[in-house]
Amino acid sequence: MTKTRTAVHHDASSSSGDPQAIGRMVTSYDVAKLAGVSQSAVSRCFTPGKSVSERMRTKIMRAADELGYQPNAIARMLITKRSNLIAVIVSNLSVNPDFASILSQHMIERGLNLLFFTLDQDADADRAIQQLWQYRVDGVISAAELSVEQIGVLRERGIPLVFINRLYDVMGANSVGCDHAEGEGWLIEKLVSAGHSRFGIVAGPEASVVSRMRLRGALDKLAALGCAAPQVVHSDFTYAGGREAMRGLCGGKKRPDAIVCANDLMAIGCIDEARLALSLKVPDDVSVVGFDGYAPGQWGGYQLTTVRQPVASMVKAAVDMLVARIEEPSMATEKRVFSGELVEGSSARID
Amino acid sequence: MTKTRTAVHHDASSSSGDPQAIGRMVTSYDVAKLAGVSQSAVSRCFTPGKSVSERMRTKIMRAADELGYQPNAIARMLITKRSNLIAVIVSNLSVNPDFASILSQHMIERGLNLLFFTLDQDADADRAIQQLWQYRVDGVISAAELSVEQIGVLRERGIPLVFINRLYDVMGANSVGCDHAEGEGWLIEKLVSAGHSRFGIVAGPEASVVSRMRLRGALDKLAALGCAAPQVVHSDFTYAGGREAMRGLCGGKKRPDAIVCANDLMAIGCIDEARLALSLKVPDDVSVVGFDGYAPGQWGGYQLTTVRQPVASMVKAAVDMLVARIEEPSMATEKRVFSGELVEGSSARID
DNA sequence: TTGTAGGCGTTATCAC
DNA sequence: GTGATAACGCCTACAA
Repeated sequence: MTKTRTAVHHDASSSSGDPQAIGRMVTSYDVAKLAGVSQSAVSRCFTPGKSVSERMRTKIMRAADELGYQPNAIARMLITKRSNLIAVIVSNLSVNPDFASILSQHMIERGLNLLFFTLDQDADADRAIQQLWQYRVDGVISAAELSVEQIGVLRERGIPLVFINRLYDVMGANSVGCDHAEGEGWLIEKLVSAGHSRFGIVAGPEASVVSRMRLRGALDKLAALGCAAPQVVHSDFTYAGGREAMRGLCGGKKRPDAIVCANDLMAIGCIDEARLALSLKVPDDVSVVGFDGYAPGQWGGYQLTTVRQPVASMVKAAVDMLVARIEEPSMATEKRVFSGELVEGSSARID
Repeated sequence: MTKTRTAVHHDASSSSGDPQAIGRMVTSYDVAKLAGVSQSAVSRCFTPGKSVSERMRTKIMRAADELGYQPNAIARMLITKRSNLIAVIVSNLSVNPDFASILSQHMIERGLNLLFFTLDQDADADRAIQQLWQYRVDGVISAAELSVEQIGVLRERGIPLVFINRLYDVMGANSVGCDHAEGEGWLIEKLVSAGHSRFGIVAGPEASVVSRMRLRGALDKLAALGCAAPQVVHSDFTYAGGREAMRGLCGGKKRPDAIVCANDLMAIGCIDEARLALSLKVPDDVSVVGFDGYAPGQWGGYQLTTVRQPVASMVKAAVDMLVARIEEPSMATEKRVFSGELVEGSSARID
């Protein structure tokens, strides 16, 4: 009775030779049989940090190579309760194309794999959370906003979570981000001290946390410097949205002399609208600044004055933080805030 | 003896109440016990297409909700040998930012999840293949080039593979792509019939299959129309590379009157170099065309004449093709080639 | 160091 | 329709 399983395995492989030929997967039992050792020896051999004698190791490895054996991660996950899988959630608006690539590299270095979720519709977030839970991911990195309930679900289930570029004041929501308010403050300061006085602000969607933080930073600094309240319009973070917003801001009598955009893409739209439709010179007639460090903003025609987010640092910090929580789940919630880097382009009149 | 497992389960949950409280995962046994039914009943209840009586279903679902039970996908994978995981491989050069998002949506519709691999270094491809095999993915979509050996490994292991935008003539390499030669042909035809005669071509890296196909299409069409051999330079698909290439092409005596670029990003670089550094008017002094349908190419300042790849169609076709192969592994190798769409912008002088 | 035996949580296969 | 029991492929005490 106790030998049933072993017998089955032996039968299967001895009755028809090469297991691959009959479409069965090569298991550690096949390797063990060929090498003439026990299955557990094979297992140890493929588990880093377990002691196996040199003789046995070579014998097993030879057999494994011959059969093309690779351990089945699924069976391993089931017993170790470690999937080495990290769920990465991004919203479709997500700007930075390097993001996935950088993240992927850091994961590779740590032997982690990346289960990818894109959020297009609102319902997608719930589905993503359900799926990543079913796959028993070791942790989650989110570049998308999640509801308090969704964060709560992850917390209850003990899945470590790190937000990237979404600073939340919610229990259990670790995050790494960029100091949006500080960055906007720098831009405003520069613009004011260069003599700008009529500000127009192109914010993002009202619901966007990032947009709100940037807007707040700009407004606070303007107030602190004693400037008149700026004209604020909300847009949608897109190029077309930027152009439209610019049209709106410059339609009135008192055209702004400085446009502060909540991201680079909209700033680019503003510049194009100014030059191509409004016949305004940038930065002579109007200064335009953005935020992000979007590559096209640095193309010859734009040379956007902006604040570059330290994406590489942020991503590395997020992975570090997540891994720390996976290894030590009781770690306290933490935020890491990086300063951006002021990029003085030529889209704004600054000293 | 035969009751050992059941006994263990019952002991664990009855001795300490709520299983979540002690960090154990909620299993189908917990639900079964609470609902007063067998574990198999719970399993059937969560398996679409299995018959369960209405009474039992409600009883089980109530218990499941109460405990927050979700089936463990890992255990399911182990027995069903279906992971519902699709590996997606992209190279870091990968241009189209929507790609991941579109792909993700199609996968969601089919209940598939996305295991994501980015290739930065050459060794990454082998690692990716090793990993995706260990996770027993159901299939692979690759937007990166793989070696014949790597394709062979997947074939041997019976993992369906579909290339996207990489047409290979290798056994077992299904693919969906865009007709690069046809598209370049359209561009060349338009340019020639508008009177252009001195062509400069900015190709991609020599190793790039896509670049080679586009270059071949352009050269063939030029030859067919009896044009003089164009000046060809190779670059790296980047903005900076495009600017540099433009400088090179226009440095000689006989400046080209039409620049054909292997992608939009380089074309944008060429336009900027022409306008900002060489003081040339586009398209009056020189026409520039690209290939891809990269969004910034349509910004006001560029309005690139180009061929837009039907990304959405291609991605959908790739997923369809892959799923078909997963369900019917013996299907013959297939290529699907989509025509691009000519975008007549204003970066080229065309009737 | 090596082998034995018992799970991990699910689906599949039978009897009933 | 329902319930017992055997896989799935591996890791891990524990005994040798």
